[in-house]
Amino acid sequence: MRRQQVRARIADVAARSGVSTATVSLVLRDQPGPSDATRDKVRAAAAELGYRPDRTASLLARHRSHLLGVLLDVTSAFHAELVGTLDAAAERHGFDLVLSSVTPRRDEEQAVETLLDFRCEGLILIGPQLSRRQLDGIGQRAPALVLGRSGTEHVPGVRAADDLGLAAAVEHLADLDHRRIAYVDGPKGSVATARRRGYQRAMSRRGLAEAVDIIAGDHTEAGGIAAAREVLGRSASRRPTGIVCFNDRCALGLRDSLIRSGVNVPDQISLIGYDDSPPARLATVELTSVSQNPAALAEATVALLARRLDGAAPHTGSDVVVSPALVVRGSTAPHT
Amino acid sequence: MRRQQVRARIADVAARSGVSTATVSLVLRDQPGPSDATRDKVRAAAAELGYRPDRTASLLARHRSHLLGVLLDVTSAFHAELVGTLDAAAERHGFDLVLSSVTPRRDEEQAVETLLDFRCEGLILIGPQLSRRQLDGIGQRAPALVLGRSGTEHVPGVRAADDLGLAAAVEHLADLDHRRIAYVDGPKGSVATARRRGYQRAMSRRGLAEAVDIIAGDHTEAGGIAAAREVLGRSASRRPTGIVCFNDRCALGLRDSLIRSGVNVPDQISLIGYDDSPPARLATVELTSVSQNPAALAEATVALLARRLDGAAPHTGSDVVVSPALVVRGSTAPHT
DNA sequence: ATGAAAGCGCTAACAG
DNA sequence: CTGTTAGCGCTTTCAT
Repeated sequence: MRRQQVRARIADVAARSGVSTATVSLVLRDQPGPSDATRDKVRAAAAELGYRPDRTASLLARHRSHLLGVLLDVTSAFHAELVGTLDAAAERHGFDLVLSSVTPRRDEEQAVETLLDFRCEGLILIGPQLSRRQLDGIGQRAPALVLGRSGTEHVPGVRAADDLGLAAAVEHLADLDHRRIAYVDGPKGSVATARRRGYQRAMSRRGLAEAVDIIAGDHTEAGGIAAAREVLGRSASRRPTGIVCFNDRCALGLRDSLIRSGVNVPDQISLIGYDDSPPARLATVELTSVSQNPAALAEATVALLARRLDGAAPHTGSDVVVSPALVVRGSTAPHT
Repeated sequence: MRRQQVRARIADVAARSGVSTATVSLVLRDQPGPSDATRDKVRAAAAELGYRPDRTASLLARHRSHLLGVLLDVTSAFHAELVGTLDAAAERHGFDLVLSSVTPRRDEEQAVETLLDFRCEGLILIGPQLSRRQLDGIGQRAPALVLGRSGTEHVPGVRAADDLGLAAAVEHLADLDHRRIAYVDGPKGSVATARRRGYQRAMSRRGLAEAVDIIAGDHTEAGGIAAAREVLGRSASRRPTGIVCFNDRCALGLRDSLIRSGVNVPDQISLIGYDDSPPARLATVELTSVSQNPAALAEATVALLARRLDGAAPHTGSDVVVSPALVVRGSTAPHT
């Protein structure tokens, strides 16, 4: 009935090309040894048989899998974007990726176990919620890296420079002649601290230290809505003309509240978010935002991990920090 | 320096518990044979050694991997949601998931190859762009299923009933006393056709056949913006009081244009999207939408595939169709 | 109920 | 340059 689909094995290729399996193995992995004539024969035979190496067996035999495990939260658009760029970077360095996502039934530690079961040589943990202790535990089992947050003793971190990102946003508004530039703060945490610091420093640098205006917010739309209430409650002379938010979600909540109240963005208030998330790019939204530069983050991550797997000493101490980039869209305009 | 982290092997467990590796293997897989006393000994030893079976070796030895390969586009929020529910369903049926995403450098066919290299027993292809021929090609290599679109000869499809979904949206508006209910159409294709048919039928069923009002649109925000222009250009008596859109993105574009023009949603116009996507759920948006019922889709998919892998004849012919569900939020209100 | 031994398909070390 | 021979860690007959 259903013909058993039998994959060709390396022995079949060997038989067909009249050489040994060892030779076939070498040819197929582009290892030095076999002569060009032999290579041609083997490759032809492999092609005719539609041979594909069994990664399982190969993996068992050598001890390298050339596999990098990626822990992510598949529901995060930012993680999704990173996976795309990680994949490209991994390929460039000769690695493949296995993905394992946190899901409602599978927490981060379980997802990491799955990755380890696949014999990944190294782990890339994207913005995990794991404690520093858990992180270190994982780092002792396999070479690992955290992406998007600070590292620990055994697990180096690769992240964007949040202070520089916020500074770039402030600079942009200042260049557009805004002076009353407010910052809507995020939740407690090191990320928010860095961004706030970036805001304060940039304001000082532009001679706007007096105008520093930090409004309580959050990382969700709700934070933006609350901030809008605060802003709308102020007299015209105290109302900021430019606002930078902790992140895009917050900015989007703020934007929506402003528009509903008849305040035009960007004519009356210029707005900048953070993360350059897909909703920020919507044609109807066009939110100026700061990109964490996923491509650069991914490349730095894979390069670091690859170097370590090739025998380099583990990178320890400080994080690898990548510069963020301002993406200017339609939500910012010159102050008139 | 760095102590080589050696995983315990099955032989270590065997030695420690004083039995053979064969017995350990049986115990650890809960196979009949060993006595309870032996089971206890073995399990204790395994626990003490922190033994974890090497899936690679095990996979090589038996010919079942208990692995289901999932092809997805990690940038799609809908796919992301499905992965979560698929994972739960797979676990319930005793399978694990390997994820492989299309990325800028890896097209769908390559992603499928990766999955096959991992020796997945079955494939779940989420809304692929593959042609029917490609799909059938894959289906002949391994048991496969498409999720979210119609199947082909060798690859059954599991999808939501789009006509019913749109009908539910219309019914909801009709229940709220709306009579001028418009539908903003999507791009060409079977999905749009089904939704449009659902709209027309539901309108007829509610005695609103005369009021059928199909506005050209698209699956992007741009389509919604165009539709808004059309609607705003009409006289008050011809303007719909309720609008259902092909999808959420289209609805969000429409919503944004309406609000900018001072039309209140839902007070003046009620709005319904389709897909129940994350942006629809935003606190500032609260878009009533039709959910494709990811949990039901996932369960149906895994159940079908599991049955087939356990030897059942391949399900052929028609697709498995799951009922969608209306999610009522704040963008719909009674017609006054 | 348990153990010995033969693979699964591939790679690595060593001969030739 | 190429072939032979052992394994990798686990599962599975087949004995006992």
